[in-house]
Amino acid sequence: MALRYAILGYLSSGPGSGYDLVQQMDGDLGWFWAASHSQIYPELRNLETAGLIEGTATTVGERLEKRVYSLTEEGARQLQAWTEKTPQYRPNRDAERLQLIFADGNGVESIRAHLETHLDHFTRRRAQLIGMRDRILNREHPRVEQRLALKDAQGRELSLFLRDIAYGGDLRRAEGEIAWAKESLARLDEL
Amino acid sequence: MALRYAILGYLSSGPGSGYDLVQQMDGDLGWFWAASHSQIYPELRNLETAGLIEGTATTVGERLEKRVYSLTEEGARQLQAWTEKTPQYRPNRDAERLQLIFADGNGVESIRAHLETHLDHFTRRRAQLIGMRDRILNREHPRVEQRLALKDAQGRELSLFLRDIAYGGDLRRAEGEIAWAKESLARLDEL
DNA sequence: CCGACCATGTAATATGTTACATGATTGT
DNA sequence: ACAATCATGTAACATATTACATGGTCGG
Repeated sequence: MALRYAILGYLSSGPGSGYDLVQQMDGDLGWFWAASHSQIYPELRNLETAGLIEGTATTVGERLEKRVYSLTEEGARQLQAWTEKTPQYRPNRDAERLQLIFADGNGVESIRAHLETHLDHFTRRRAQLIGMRDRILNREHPRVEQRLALKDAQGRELSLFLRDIAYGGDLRRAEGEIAWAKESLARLDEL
Repeated sequence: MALRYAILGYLSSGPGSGYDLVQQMDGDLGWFWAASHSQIYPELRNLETAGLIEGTATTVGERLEKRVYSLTEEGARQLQAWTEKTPQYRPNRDAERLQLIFADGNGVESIRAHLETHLDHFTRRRAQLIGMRDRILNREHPRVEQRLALKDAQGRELSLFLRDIAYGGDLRRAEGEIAWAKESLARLDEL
C-alpha cells in the first residue's frame, strides 16, 4: 500500500514522470520508501486506471516518449486520508542483528568487521541525511520549494517542520547506530 | 534468504518444532526476524530437502503429530558462513515518516495523534526489549541457557555479549524514537 | 464438555528484487 | 563517435500477508 502513497505524495508537490520518481526513490524519498523502476512504472498505470493520477504523453526532443502524471482530486483526497490514519508498524526484520546473535561461533575479528561495516554504513547515511535536511531547511531543495509555493505561510511552516522532524528522526537513528557500534567495538576489545 | 537463517539460528540452540518457531517469530517480542506460520512450515520442508535440517516425527498425546527438527552439520556450516558475511542493508522503508512528510495538509491534531502513537509503540517495544535482555543476562532465558550449555566459558561470554549488544542496539533505537517523539510533540505545541 | 492452546498445512494475493530488453538524447 | 543519462517497459523469481482449513490436547 505504501508505494502507492509514496507516489501520490511525490506528485502532490507537482506533476512528474515515472523517471522523476525513479530518481527520487534513489534520492530523498528513497530515505523513507525505496522502490525500483520495475515497481514504479506498473504502479503508475494502476494509479491512472484507478483515477488517482492522470498522465499526459509528451516528448523529449523528437521521438523520446515521456508520460507526465499529475494528481487528480480523488488522488489528493486519498493521499490525505492515508496520512491521517494511525501509523501501522510492520514486524521487525533486521538481518544484521540476527547475524550478530548467531555469530557466537565465529572469531572476534568477524564480529569486529561486522560492527565496522555497521559503523561505516550509518556514518554515510548520517552524512546524506544531514545534507538533505540542510538543503531543505536552507530552502535550496527545488522540489520542496515547489511544494511550499502551493501553500500559505502557515502551511509552509508546517511543511518545513514536518520535514525537519522526519529527517531529524532518521538522523537521530543513524547517530544512535553509530554510537552503538563504537561502544560495542570498545567493549569487544575489552573482552 | 534471512528467514532460512533465522530458522537455522534458532535450531542451532537445540532441536525444535515448527510450532516452537512460530511462537518465537510470530509474537515477536524482541526477536529480530518476524515470520508467520504460513512461511515457516514450507521453509522447514525446503530446509529439510536441502539437507540443512533433519526432522523426526513425534506425537503429543495419542495422535497429535509434531515434527521436531535439528540442524545437520551442513546446516551449521551454512549458518556460520552466513553470520561471517558482511551485512547487507536493505533499502529503507518507513511508512510512518512517509506519512508525516505528506501530512502538511492535515490539522495539527492528526500530527499530534501520529506522534503519540509513535511514542506509545516504541514505549511498549522498549519495555519488551528491556524484559528480554534482562531475562537473558540474568540467566533466566531457557532457550539461551540451552545454547550456552553447548559452549565453553569463552563461548558463553561471547554469546552473552552478543545478545547484550544486539538487544541493547534495538533498545537504544527505541529510546531514540521515544525521545524524538517527545521532542517533536513539544515543538509541535510551540508552533 | 468447552475454551485455550497445540500443531500443521494450503491458496490467493500482494509486494519486492533481479535480470532481460529497447531505444533516444545530450554533452564532449 | 561515444559515454552518460533519459525514458520505459516485461519476465521470472523470491518473499510476505491474509484467509481458509483441519484436527488434537489439556486443564478446569
